[in-house]
Amino acid sequence: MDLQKAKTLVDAALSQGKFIILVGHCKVSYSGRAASKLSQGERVVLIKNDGTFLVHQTKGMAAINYQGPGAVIETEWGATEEKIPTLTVSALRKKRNEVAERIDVQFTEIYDVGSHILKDDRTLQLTGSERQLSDLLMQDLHSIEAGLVPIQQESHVRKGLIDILAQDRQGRLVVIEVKRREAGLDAVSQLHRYVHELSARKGSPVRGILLAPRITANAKTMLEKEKLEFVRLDYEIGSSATIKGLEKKQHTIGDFG
Amino acid sequence: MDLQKAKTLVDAALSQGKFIILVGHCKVSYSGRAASKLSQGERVVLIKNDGTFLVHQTKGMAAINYQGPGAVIETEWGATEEKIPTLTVSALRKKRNEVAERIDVQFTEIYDVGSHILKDDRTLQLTGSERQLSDLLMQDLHSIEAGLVPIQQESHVRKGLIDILAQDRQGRLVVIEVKRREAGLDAVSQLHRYVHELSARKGSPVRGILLAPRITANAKTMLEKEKLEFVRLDYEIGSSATIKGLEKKQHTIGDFG
DNA sequence: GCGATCAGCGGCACG
DNA sequence: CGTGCCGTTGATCGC
Repeated sequence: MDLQKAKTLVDAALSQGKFIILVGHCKVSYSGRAASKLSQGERVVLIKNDGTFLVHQTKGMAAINYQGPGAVIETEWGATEEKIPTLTVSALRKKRNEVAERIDVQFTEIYDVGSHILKDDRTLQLTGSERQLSDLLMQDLHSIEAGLVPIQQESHVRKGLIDILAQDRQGRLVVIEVKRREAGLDAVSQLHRYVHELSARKGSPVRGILLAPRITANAKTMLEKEKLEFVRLDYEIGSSATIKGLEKKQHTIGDFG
Repeated sequence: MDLQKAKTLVDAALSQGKFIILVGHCKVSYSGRAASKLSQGERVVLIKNDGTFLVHQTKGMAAINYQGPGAVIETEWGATEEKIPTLTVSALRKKRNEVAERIDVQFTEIYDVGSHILKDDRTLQLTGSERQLSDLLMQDLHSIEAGLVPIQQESHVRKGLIDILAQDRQGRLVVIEVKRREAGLDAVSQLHRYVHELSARKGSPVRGILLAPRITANAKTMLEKEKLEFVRLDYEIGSSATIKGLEKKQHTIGDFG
């Protein structure tokens, strides 16, 4: 396709707030929080009405260069070092308190320009988030451990940043951290942070339980060293999430109170 | 566009390994590690030769539904509950040791089918990664603190997962964690983990320095409580990354050795 | 708006 | 292969 025609189409589509799709031969440069160069190749560029700008290569899930909502899109004529005419499409971002950013896609050839006014006001309905699992568990704390009760039974809403805060049979505070996937060192650190802080604030011992489908070997080691506990969480995602089982791999630290 | 024609185009493009772009009215469902539903609306779907499958709404940077490289793409006729004919394009994934996943995009209308054989073997050249900053600092440890030397002369001492391991004037081990952006609680926890473990293994006190452009207030508090140190890292991204300055906000914990 | 955390995180590098 | 962790992370939710 003629670059001239491409520019006309893109400019028109931009002014009409269309979703734009460009396919062509280009090189890409980015500068902002970091900087990058991508030399000549054939790519697909998506430009959304909200300023979102995505450059996709032929492989991989992630856009190789991108700019989020709020970017301003511009087109400009230019030329390569070999005097070949180019059309550069740019995404510019300048927000207060942020680094200015820009992506320049310099096209030497454009194969296709697609543009559409698209209507879509629906939002995704997701099942199986950590929050959802946490809510389910909240209604069934005793299945984690007999005698465990929510510290604030009024709400299923989590208090502060702690997923679930409960009290065991002996009246000890129990911080429960829920993970929807395998727990690693970071999850143990997180739990440790909460337990540590709460323990210091209350001046009494606080238990910590990590609830996850699996835990890495290193994380397990660290967890045990920190006197924290792990309970395997078995769940299933159907039309809604359901807890299939909870298994305490090794019995409680016992009574240190 | 006729759905019949669309299917022909998509099937042909799939068999030829083309990069496919679909624009149309559809609903989307996903099941796998989680599950999701997205009701009727107009969206853009990208299908790459490597199996990558992306569903984009009109706003936001992230694809609303996605499947990474390796997915198998299928097309199939169907109908809505109201007997309206549909073309469903699906991405199926079934890997050993993983949950089977699938995305189904059920089109009631397709406005555009674009397909291209694209060539691109270039990879992104990125400037300003944490690793690059770490390498730069490694050559200039004394600018963090006088007398600081790398514990091993090798290019980058990545013992374990520690960014930089050094020794101070008094011969104490110093773990340095570098962050390219503002450090939060997680960064402090990470550093604490390293210092703790190394200290236990060596049986001697180990210092920990967090190097970042900024640190959140909470993180600062926790860091000080843990007797760790913070040094502000001022850097610039040009054609290459350069360290502009290092500023110890408050002097060292002093000599506890 | 800041801050902490989640994410169907993805991707990479290293043991 | 597991595992840790970075990312131009982005997106979300509570304060």
